[in-house]
Amino acid sequence: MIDIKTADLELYRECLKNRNDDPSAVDKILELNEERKKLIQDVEAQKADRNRVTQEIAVMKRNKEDATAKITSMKDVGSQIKKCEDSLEQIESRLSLILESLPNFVHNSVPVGKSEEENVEIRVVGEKPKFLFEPKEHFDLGEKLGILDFERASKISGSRFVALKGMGARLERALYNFMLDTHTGTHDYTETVPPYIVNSSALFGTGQFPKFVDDVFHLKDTDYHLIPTAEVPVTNYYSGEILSESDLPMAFTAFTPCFRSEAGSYGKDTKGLIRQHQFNKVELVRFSHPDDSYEQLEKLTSHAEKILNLLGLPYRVMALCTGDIGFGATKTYDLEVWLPGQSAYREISSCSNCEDFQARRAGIRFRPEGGGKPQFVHTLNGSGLAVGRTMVAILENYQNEDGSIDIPEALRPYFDGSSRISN
RNA sequence: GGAGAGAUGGCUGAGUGGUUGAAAGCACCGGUCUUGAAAACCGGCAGGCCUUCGCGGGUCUCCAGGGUUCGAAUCCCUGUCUCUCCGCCA
Repeated sequence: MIDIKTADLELYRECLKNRNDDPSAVDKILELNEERKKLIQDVEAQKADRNRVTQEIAVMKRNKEDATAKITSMKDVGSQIKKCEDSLEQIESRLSLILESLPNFVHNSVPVGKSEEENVEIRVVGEKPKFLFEPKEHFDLGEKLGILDFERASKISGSRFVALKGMGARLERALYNFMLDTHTGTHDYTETVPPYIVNSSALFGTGQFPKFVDDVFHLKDTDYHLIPTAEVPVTNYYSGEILSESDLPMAFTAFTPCFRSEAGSYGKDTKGLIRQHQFNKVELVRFSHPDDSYEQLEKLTSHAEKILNLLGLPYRVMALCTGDIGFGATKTYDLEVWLPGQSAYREISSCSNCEDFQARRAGIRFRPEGGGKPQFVHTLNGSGLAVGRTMVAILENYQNEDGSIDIPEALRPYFDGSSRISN
């Protein structure tokens, strides 16, 4: 949530335009805020009056004087104040309704653009594999090897689900263990296992609610919701808390399933593992001092990249443009892995700085060293990586003409040293 | 699922209708003392909002939301969470 008190609203108007949002929201905000201030002044003047008389009554009572006259004169004041408060409340809820659904600023380094077409390629890493045959897509490979089973999964759940079997399940497990080991070992993240079901205030904190309710699975008649990403429980871990400045930066990694309704994505990526209702992801979350959150973003991104490097997967780093960047982020790098079967780069990780947008919503602050007012931390998150899509990348990049899959060097310790998946 | 207890500032913890935004301790900050540090002593130290060029002033906040009252941390109702015991269960 932006802070209307200190924010540069003219700049924000520009941001909204660049995000393909309606900049006139700013005018509505300003208007409602004026109304709000007026009502506050009115209500508070009345309360100040009431408090003064109430004190006088208290003093008289203590001195055993008769205060009946004063008490009688105050009879109606309460309900009068209540009436004013009600109209104030109405204005305030209208204002928050708008504010809570407005996206974050964008950092000035973010390229201006309408859609993903205008994302900017920052660097390309690794060699695309050369094949002497027509490379297949991962679902053909996986089904033939008997390690991916979409049909049976749809029988027990529906579309956009998969069952992994045998070496498929083993590969999944190898991948997330490898990722967790790398992040906790060489990148110094603290591993956590958070709840996979969260309440609505957590989802509000990270910005999914209220705007993106329909993307989340809800448990009927409860305030329980399946996490769409570990970012939600892990970022909200410190909600409502005041941390010590010396604790920053903090880094957490979590392996969790993610659940997404994929509302509005009918017809997109209907085949294969790319877009599922349930997928596993190793998430990276950092809590940063405001002064160095952009360095933290580079660091976080490099940690996600490291996994691709170690797995020998070719990829490119994209800076998302203003029209494609997420709701809560001021700056985002997408890592796109090369998929020979599709002959395309596909997103496998998204690394974002949210600055204080989430911290403000979730109430995550730190107390500056040497005292002073608590300040909001900056929060960052990124996938390190999406496990299912990593499996896609491995199947497609490491395929052989006979349909077998070579196991990347770095993963072999997780396969008792074996080097190939075949029938 | 049943019974009971509880939720107060960064932390621990007093406070059961009226100068209580809240005792005390710890932590933290400043000072005295000291060659330096520690200890001791003195002082300071919650957050949001409105207002003010500033000093300051006002208002709200003792889990959340309602209610009673001239006045609520304190009384009543509802909800959430935590703890203890019983049941059940992995």
